[in-house]
Amino acid sequence: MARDVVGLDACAVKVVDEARVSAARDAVLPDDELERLTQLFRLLGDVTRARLLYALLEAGELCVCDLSASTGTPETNVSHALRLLRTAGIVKARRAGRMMFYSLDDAHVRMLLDLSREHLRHAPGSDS
Amino acid sequence: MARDVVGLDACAVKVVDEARVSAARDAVLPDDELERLTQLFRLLGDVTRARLLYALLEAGELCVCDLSASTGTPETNVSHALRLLRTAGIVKARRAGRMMFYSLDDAHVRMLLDLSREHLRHAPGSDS
DNA sequence: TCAATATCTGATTAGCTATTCAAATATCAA
DNA sequence: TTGATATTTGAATAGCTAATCAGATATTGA
Repeated sequence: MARDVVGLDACAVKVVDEARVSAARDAVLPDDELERLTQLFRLLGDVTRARLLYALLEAGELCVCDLSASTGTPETNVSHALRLLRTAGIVKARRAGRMMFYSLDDAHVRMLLDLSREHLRHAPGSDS
Repeated sequence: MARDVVGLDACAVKVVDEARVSAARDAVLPDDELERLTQLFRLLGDVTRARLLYALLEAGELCVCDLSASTGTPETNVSHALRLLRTAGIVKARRAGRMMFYSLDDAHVRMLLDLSREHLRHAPGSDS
């Protein structure tokens, strides 16, 4: 949280490559956009939620009970997870009787899930 | 962590749509792949690290000092963050004298960063 | 060798968050 | 209405992790 662009206790040289630094500074997104973006990644960065999302990606629409069965996650956890995903606009809910059917609600997220799976297939399995 | 595919305390009906459930079950990635995938998202889900990555995406290569200046992050934090990103294979380091130059090391991550920025531009700003 | 600089490391702390359990709500069927 | 079922909610706990600070390492030049 303590960000000082001037770098109070920074290194003595201050800046090595002035051109690159200013270019990079422009590329960094404004704080509110960064916050929203990283929040999306944080939501995708949980195993339980990721399981739910991939299940929905394949099945299209599932109720809480079936999501629980598909992913092996207790229904309470499913409900908690879905609330976060819905608040963020990642999934949407449809009521049918006493059941709630959930489905993906964001084309970009769908692309992210696909692209990420590709990343898995091609990337090396271990660290560098 | 407590995953029971059989759903010990699940709902009585067990499964509403058997076909969809089995389809969804197949779509869920194996645990080790899910772990790697969500770890990647978790790394992208931090504001400090995201700032560094977008700076590198634009500048191509920057030393710790310039990364600190570009993003307004204390150099210690930059170093800590880069270690995580390097261990995960997201950035790579090159030594030049007493400096270390960092750059992106994964084409998929570069795509993720781009695609995510797109998501920001088009997605609604608030929750649903 | 020494001093100066750039980066890294380790330990501590504080804040966040996933999980769990108990209980509440909502809907349907009789 | 009553009982049963599907989902949700709230509170409490435990585990993770980013930020901080002090100090260590590595490299250069004198």
